[in-house]
Amino acid sequence: MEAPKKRILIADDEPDILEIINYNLTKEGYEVYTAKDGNEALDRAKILNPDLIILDIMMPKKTGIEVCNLLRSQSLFQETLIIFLTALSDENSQIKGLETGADDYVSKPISPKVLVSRVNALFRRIYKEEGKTIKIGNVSIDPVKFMVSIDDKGVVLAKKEFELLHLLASKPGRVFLRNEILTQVWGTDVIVGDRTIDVHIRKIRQKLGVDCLTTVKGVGYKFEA
Amino acid sequence: MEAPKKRILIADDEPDILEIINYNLTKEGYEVYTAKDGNEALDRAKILNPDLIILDIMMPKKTGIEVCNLLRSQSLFQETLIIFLTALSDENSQIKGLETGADDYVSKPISPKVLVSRVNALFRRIYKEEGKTIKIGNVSIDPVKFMVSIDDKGVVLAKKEFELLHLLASKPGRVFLRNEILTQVWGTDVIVGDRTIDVHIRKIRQKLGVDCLTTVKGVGYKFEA
DNA sequence: ATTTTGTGTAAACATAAGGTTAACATGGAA
DNA sequence: TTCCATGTTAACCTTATGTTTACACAAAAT
Repeated sequence: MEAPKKRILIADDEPDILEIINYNLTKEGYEVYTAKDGNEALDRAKILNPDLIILDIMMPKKTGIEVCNLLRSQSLFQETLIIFLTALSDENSQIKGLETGADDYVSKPISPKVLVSRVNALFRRIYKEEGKTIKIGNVSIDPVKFMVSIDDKGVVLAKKEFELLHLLASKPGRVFLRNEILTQVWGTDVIVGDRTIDVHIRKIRQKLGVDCLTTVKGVGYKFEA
Repeated sequence: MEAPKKRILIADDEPDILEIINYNLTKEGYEVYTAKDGNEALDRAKILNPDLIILDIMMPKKTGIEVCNLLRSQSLFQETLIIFLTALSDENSQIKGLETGADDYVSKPISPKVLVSRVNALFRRIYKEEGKTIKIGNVSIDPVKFMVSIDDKGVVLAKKEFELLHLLASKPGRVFLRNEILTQVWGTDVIVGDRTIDVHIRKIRQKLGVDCLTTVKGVGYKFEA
């Protein structure tokens, strides 16, 4: 399966910087979006639900720190990676930035290549399991071969079914909200009916024959042994 | 509950640096160990199995890069956090360091405070999921997995029941007024009858089998061990 | 080019879990 | 005792999810 591209939102008021970062990250295979001030960053973040947000600290409307605080106070953005970008290279700003809940802090002048390396390093750490075979109980899921086995007996799943199962199994026990599932598997722009997820869940349950997908009514689904 | 201390191994050939970093990280609550060259770093890593290894790049016996590569080739150290420390501040070294599989790269001269912030940021990211779990006595509440356990035995709660318990347990000992509970769990716009809360409380008490929800007559409810 | 097959989505309906209510019980304080 | 807040129970209603069927569409096979 083609790994879904990671979404990155960059917020900076200098168009030049936006452009050069955008260029370099896009070249690296990321899906890049931009915002030119704090408010726009917040608005776009809510709609895009990016995997990483790069925030300039000195921005009009709202500073990067303010944006970061607002994002971190919402449960949807608890796990979103955040990198601060800034001209302030003094020690205290950096410490303050990291303590606000950012994952990295890069000082200007920015080397695009270094920034890309740091972005890669963050994603490598978080999504380390991707591409690896997931084994839980007697179920094993190989995202490379696009195959699922139960007790070493192969089961064939369709693409969407596989993606859905793979998502749920990537964090066993964790509940995925219907919304999360939609954005992760279907993407942000696609709109599908209410029953679509259920239908796929049903098909997976049917094909696997093992009861490992648990419904948490009113919340979502989770994978359990 | 106290989290077990995180173990950090620092490798550098300059005793001064070892000492100052050791001092600052220990003060922050980490369990710190040191090594004075590449080989010693490898040996101690195998015995200590630290959560984080801070490696100077220019070291006798083996460079930090070599040590990193050797560690990453062993399955035991796939997940270990690694930070490079170096006097080389040029772009290419940094990129190379990050691509070797390190999680961060800090240039000398090192500000101990900044290093501590970065260490904290890494741990915060990796261990955040565990931080969300509330543990009081033998009851643990995991909002991510949407699960409640008593003495490690899972208990299944319905959505409203879970939300109610989670609210009360979020501030153990504190009394929540009925009004507070209504607005927090049901929202401001919903209007429900008098007995609704009681019924849910009852169900929780029944399912948990442990007496941890105390009634404060005329006031509200609280969670107590 | 045409047929076949498999996949993804929508729509309609069924079902059961969850949530609420109402009626009554209990128990302590004035 | 009497009152009032909460406990208890079971019936009831609501709603999220399960299930099935049908259809559109694209890829593969003919």
